[in-house]
Amino acid sequence: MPRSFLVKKHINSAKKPNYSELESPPVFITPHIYKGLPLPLIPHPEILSPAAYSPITVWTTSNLPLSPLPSDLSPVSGYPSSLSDASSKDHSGSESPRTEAEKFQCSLCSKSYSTYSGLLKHKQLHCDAQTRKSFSCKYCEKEYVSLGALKMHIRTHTLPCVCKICGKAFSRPWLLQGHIRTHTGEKPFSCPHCNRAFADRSNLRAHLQTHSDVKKYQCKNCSKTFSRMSLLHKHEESGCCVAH
DNA sequence: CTGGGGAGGGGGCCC
DNA sequence: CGGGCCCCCTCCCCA
Repeated sequence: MPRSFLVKKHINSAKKPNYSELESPPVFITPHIYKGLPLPLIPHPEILSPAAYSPITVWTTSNLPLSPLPSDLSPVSGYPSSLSDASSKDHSGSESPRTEAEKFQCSLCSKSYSTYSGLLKHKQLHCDAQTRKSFSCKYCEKEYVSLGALKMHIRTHTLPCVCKICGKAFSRPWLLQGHIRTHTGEKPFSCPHCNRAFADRSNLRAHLQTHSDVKKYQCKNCSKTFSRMSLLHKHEESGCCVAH
């Protein structure tokens, strides 16, 4: 399931919410180490042009055979928080069968949830909403089935979180915090295999793939594995698959 | 050209 | 309902 499944396109009867209530005031994260540093002139997020928005690209690689991570990649003691149980985390995008506690099933799409609140949220966000509501973004053509999803999306246009060092703006506070690490040099995520450290958990995860002989992304023709989907895509574009 | 690191984006889940 | 955190993903750059 695509990650952007909440996005509805080509729907004409879009409901326009009150945007003045949706946009958040700017957020500044100011570590104490910034005190005394000159602050750049920060453009008001509201003047950002919608043209600056880059729409998502649709990945067309189909049927990626994702093999599970080798067991030797399991984190060791001292590893950053929940990276260890990432594979077991229940994501709505996962289609893996569940063997227990799926007592609440959506009557529209048959998706099952272990809790009633989970089912309720699913119906509010997806199934029921798809038949009733559509919230469209005033900055771009995207439409969402819930107001919350639209609010989150609008932040990608208004960029209310501004770095006080360089003035760069972000849609969410944690994105700004990750950016601030590029200024401070903080790298809280360490590789248990080579002691290399990273400022971003995702980058550590990608790095962990480099320690594995059998990597996560595999070419379905030559069985060669790659640490990243982008590398697999490059490999496929280079002609491996068309040669078969 | 390939592989890997850095940086960032977006949607989902949990509390 | 919103914030925080999560994961997955992409793009760019460099060795």
